[in-house]
Amino acid sequence: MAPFEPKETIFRNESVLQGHYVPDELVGREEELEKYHKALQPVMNGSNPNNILLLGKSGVGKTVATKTKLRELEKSYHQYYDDHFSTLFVNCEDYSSSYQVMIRFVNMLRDDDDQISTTGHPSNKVKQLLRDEINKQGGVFLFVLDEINHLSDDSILYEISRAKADESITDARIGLIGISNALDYRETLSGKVKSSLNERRLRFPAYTADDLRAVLQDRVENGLQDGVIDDGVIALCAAHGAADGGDARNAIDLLYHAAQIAQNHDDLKITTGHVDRARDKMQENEIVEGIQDLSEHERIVLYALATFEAQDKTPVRNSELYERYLNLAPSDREPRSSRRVRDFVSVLEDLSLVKIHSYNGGRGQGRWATVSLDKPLQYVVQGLSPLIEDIGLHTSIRTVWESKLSPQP
DNA sequence: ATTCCACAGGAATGAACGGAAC
DNA sequence: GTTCCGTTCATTCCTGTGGAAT
Repeated sequence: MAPFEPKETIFRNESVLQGHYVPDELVGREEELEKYHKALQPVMNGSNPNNILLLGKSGVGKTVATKTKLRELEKSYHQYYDDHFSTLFVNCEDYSSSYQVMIRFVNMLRDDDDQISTTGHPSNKVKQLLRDEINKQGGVFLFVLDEINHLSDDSILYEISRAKADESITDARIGLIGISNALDYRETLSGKVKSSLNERRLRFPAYTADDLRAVLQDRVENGLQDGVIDDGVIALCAAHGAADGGDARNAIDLLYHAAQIAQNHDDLKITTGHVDRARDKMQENEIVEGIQDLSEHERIVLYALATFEAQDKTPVRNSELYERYLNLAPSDREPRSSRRVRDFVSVLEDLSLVKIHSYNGGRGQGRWATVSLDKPLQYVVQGLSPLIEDIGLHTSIRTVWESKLSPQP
């Protein structure tokens, strides 16, 4: 093997193209940032912060806008005031109930050697602990709940908005910032939260292809060497991003993967061909990794559906799917009820692995749903391969299975 | 306008589990 | 040890529903 030596790289600063990077300036969101700025202004005036709800699909800059704006705010605040200021950022994908989020907040406000456990407490006690920590430190607290639509209950919203009004918080000013991918999030809230929240709403529209071109151009200038990118690459990534719902994260990711592929092949220029390959590879990874996170029975349901797909018998009715699921599930795995399997199918739909269609035959027929695979069969079979090796190969997918083992060039 | 169908999906309930509190 | 607490995953029961047929 050749010795290690420095290699020519097309990257200037690779991290600029990676997912966790927070740019100093958000391109193409001037109007939204202006509104955000105004909504945060009361903090600087010494009054109670507004509650703020940010709405917009994924990858439209809500989280990045929040991080940059709050960074700015904190800096300015300390120029004029010397009391406590903290922003507590929690992603509700990791902490999915109000209870867990509150415990997380308590622990963020406490020292490392004074943490409380994440289970076992009565919820009233957790509320009290949080109030105690807030009162102890005083000053300004901004609670940021990212992906707030993943929260299974909204009691924490009620707690925070009520704490602002009543006497339980004495020496502190608190505000709530919720970030939601679901545009109708407000409608899912309970009545008492809706009326007590009294929030400012900021809508972040999807990026257009033009916006995305500007975003990508900015990242390319900072992240890549001069002249390593072919004509049309940015436009192609922007077009894919716009078609995928105006998601800048996806567009940047696509460009980054294309750059990595070029780099790995010692190509000195990123071409649209690299973008195409990156897109295929990303789709494959997304499916295979998505399947890895499924529970065993969810995977058996998906397997059952894959066999129908291989036989060209999709869309298939839930009842038929359930029967095959029962046949495929090994007897020692205790098959679930049909009601439960309908829930599994709906999980698979949320992950965009399957599509559900509703039909109605009217009098004498009733109504029913059918399911079909929403991703290429070969990738799904690949993702399912550990399960298939475990519970056995269904004859319907033998061809797909064998071509997986000896892939055609 | 009413009837009728199959079943999607909501609601209630319970068991199992990890951890706190006594 | 026992009791309490919140969460997850499961079951059972059953109501609501869209639209063709009447």
